Amino acid sequence: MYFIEQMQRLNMGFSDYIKALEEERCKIQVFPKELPLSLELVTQAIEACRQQLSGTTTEYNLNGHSECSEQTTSEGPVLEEFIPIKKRASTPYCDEDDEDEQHSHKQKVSKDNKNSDKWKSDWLRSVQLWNPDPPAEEDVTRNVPVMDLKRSGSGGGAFQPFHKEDNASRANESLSLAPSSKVPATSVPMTGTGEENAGSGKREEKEKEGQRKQRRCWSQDLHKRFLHALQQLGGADSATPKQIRELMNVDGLTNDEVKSHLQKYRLHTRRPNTIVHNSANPQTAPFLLVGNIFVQSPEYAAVATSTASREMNTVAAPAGIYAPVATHPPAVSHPPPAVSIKKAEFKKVELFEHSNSEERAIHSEGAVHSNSPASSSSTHTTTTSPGY
DNA sequence: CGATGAATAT
DNA sequence: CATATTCATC
Repeated sequence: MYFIEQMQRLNMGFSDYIKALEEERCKIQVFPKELPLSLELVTQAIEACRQQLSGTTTEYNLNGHSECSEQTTSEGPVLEEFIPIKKRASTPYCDEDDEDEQHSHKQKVSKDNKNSDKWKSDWLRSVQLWNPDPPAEEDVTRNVPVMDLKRSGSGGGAFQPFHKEDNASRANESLSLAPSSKVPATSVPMTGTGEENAGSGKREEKEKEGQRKQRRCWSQDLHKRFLHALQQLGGADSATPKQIRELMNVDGLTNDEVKSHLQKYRLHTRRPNTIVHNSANPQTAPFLLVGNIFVQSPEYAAVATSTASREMNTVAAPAGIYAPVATHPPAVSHPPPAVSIKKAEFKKVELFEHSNSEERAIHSEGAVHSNSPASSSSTHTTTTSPGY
């Protein structure tokens, strides 16, 4: 067997190797969902070694250590306690699901912005990794033979928002995709997670009356597309459901679904601030609107403010939130751009001119500014929120 | 009418 | 909560 070789290569004895394997397994067990096979393999390896050991040599087995090993008997699935068991119990089925999750709590709490992070991840968490994605044709086998029992399924995973990768890929996408206007149809580039692919009509369709529509599941992929569309359309405020849907190019998606999603998006987008505010440090100027796209987050803030901010019509976002993407604004691509942008501008202007009924009354933050005042070359740049 | 956005419903 | 559906407008 392979492990034997490996073991010898490592110059270890069976016991040590087993030990190592068990440690490995402990680690793997933490990510049952993403490393199901690995776990299985390691377990088998351990088993094999044990047999080997008992048969061939004298070494006493000195395992028993690590709490997490144990019960190797053949292929007991083990674990379970590690899994965030969530079952999809109450979760209405979302097409199919499955998906990987990405935890790693990376971006801990980078100093301040604890608050901002909070809500930030709220919305993010809610949608971004909402999850589920149908297994897409491509990915074939996704289910793990042995222990598939638990799968936290879609709704479950409440892990952290992004990751390096996530951020990266997202950024890339937003930057590269937007301008390139993506590909015509059907191509379902998305990594790993696929979402409704054309092909399958499947969704609803028939069923006579009544029947409340099946809940649409906004998987990451779906949401991603949604975001892309928004970008291309120049922001949530200027985008309209229909356009979005068209840009998303997702087969079964309906206008209403998009509309609904958009509504939610806007809600979360528009100052979740207000209340969450509290001790918030006036320091972090949360978001800005560059061109017609929101850029957010402390980290970017710095850059954004220094760069983009001054030249463009950076207007303080109404309390923008979200927009994990930092795209450059008006650079829009070919297809839908022209019009949409204009539209965006208009809308924005509108906002300013009439101090709109809605919003406003919230700015609060702008005030205080206790931090390094003067000097800030860029002066106002961000923060300012004229009208409202 | 269809598209939209806000308000409800589930 | 996150969606779906309804209501009122444009």
